[in-house]
Amino acid sequence: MGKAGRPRNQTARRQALVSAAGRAIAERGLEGLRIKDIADAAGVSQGSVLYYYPELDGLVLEVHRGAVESYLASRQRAYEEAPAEDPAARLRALLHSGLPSMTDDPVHGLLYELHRRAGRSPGHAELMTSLFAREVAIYTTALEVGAATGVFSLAASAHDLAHGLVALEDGYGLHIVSHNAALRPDRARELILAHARAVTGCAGL
Amino acid sequence: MGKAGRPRNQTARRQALVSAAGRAIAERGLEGLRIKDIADAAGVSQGSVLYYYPELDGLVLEVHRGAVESYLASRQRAYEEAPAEDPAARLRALLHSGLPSMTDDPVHGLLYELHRRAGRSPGHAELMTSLFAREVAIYTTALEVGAATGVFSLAASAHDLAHGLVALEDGYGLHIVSHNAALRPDRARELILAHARAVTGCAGL
DNA sequence: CTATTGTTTGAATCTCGGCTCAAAGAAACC
DNA sequence: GGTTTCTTTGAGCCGAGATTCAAACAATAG
Repeated sequence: MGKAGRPRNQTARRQALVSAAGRAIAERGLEGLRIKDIADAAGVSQGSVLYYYPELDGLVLEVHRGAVESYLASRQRAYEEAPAEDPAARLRALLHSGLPSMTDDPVHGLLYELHRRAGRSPGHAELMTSLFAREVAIYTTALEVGAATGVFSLAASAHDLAHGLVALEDGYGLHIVSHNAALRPDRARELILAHARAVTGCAGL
Repeated sequence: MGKAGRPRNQTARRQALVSAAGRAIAERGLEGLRIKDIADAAGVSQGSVLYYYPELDGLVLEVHRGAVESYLASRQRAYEEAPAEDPAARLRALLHSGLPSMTDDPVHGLLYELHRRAGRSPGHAELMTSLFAREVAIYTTALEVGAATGVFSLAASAHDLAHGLVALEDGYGLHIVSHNAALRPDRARELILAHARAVTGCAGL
C-alpha cells in the first residue's frame, strides 16, 4: 500500500504567488486586483493561482502578513544598525524608517492599502493590531534605553510616548501616501523629530 | 420663440443622490459600491442615477466634498459651542470632536473610506489636503487664543503644534476605525489629551 | 517501463454589474 | 385640449473577470 506520485512542493510556489500578488496590489491597488495580474506577475496561468488559493482572500491575507513581517524586520534592522552607544542616533534611525520616502514608497503604500481591509476583516485587523503593538514595543525599548543612560528625560511613560510616536507616523504617513500637497515628507519628518525632541528633552536629536 | 417644457430641478435630486451614495458607501465600502445600491438607498431606479451622474466618479467626489464640509462644520461648531472665555474647554471640545466614537462612527468611517482614493485620484487628494489644512487652521486659532490669554504656554509654534494634533488624531482614528483591538477610543482620547497637556503646559486640560 | 498522484494549462462557461435605449410619465406652456 | 422638454423607468445587451474542468504534463515509486 505504499503511496506514490509527485511530491508536493507547495510552499515554494505559494511564496512566489504571495510575492507576485504583493507586486500586483502595489501596482493596481486592491480594488483592481485581478487573478490574471497575479498569474502574469508570477509567470503562471490563472488556473495555478486558483489551485493554490481557491479563496483569493487567503492570498491577500498572506500578502499582508508578509508585508508586516518584512516591514518590522526592516525597522528593527534600522534600529540595530545605528550605534548602540548613541540612543539619540538609534531613535533618529527608527523615526527615519517609519515614514514613506519622497518617491512613492512601495512598502508603505502596500501596507496602507492592506490596512484598508482591517475595518471589515478580522484577520487584517489582527495583523494591523499586531504591527502597531510591535512598533510600540520597539519605540518603548529605544526610549527606555535612552532614559536609563541619562540621554533622554522622558516627559511621560515610555509606553505612552511610544504610542504617540507611532500614531504620529501613521497620521503623517497617511497624508504622504495620499499625496497631500501641503505636507512634504521632509516637513513631516522634521515635525516628528521636533516632537521627539520635546518629549525626550534631548536637543541632540 | 418662447421656450416651453418641464423646468429642471436637478439640484434637489443630486443632493438626494449624494446623500444616498454616502449611506451606500458607509455600508458596503467603496469596493462593493454598486449603482443598484445607490438607487435603492435613494428610492429611484438605476437609470436615474446614471441620468444625473453618467460618471460615478463625479458622484463619489461629490460625496467626499460633502463629507469634508459637514465634518469641518461640525468641528467648528463643537469649538464655538464651548465657552469662549475658557480656551482649555474649547481645545478639549475640539479634540473630542476629532476622534471616532466607540460605536462604528459613520462620519469618520466614510471619510477614511474616501481618503483611500486620494492616492490615485487628484480630486480626492485635493479634498484631503483641504481638510487637513482647515483642521490645522482651527487648531492654530485655538492654540493662539489660549496662548494670548496666558492659559497656554506653547512648546513650539501654534502652527507646528496644530499639525501634530491633527496628525495624531488621524493616526489614532485610523486604528480605531480599523478595529485595532489594543487601542480603545477612550485610551486614544486620553493619550491625545496628555499630549495636548504637555505641549500647552496647561494642566487644566 | 507502468502506475499513481501532484501540477499546470487554457478554453468554455457562468455571473455580476455597468450601460443603452425606447417608451412612458410629468410638468410647464400654448 | 396639444406640444414641448425634462425626467424616470426597467428590460435587455454587453463585457470583464471569476470559476470550472477535462486533458496534458511531470515526478517519483516500484
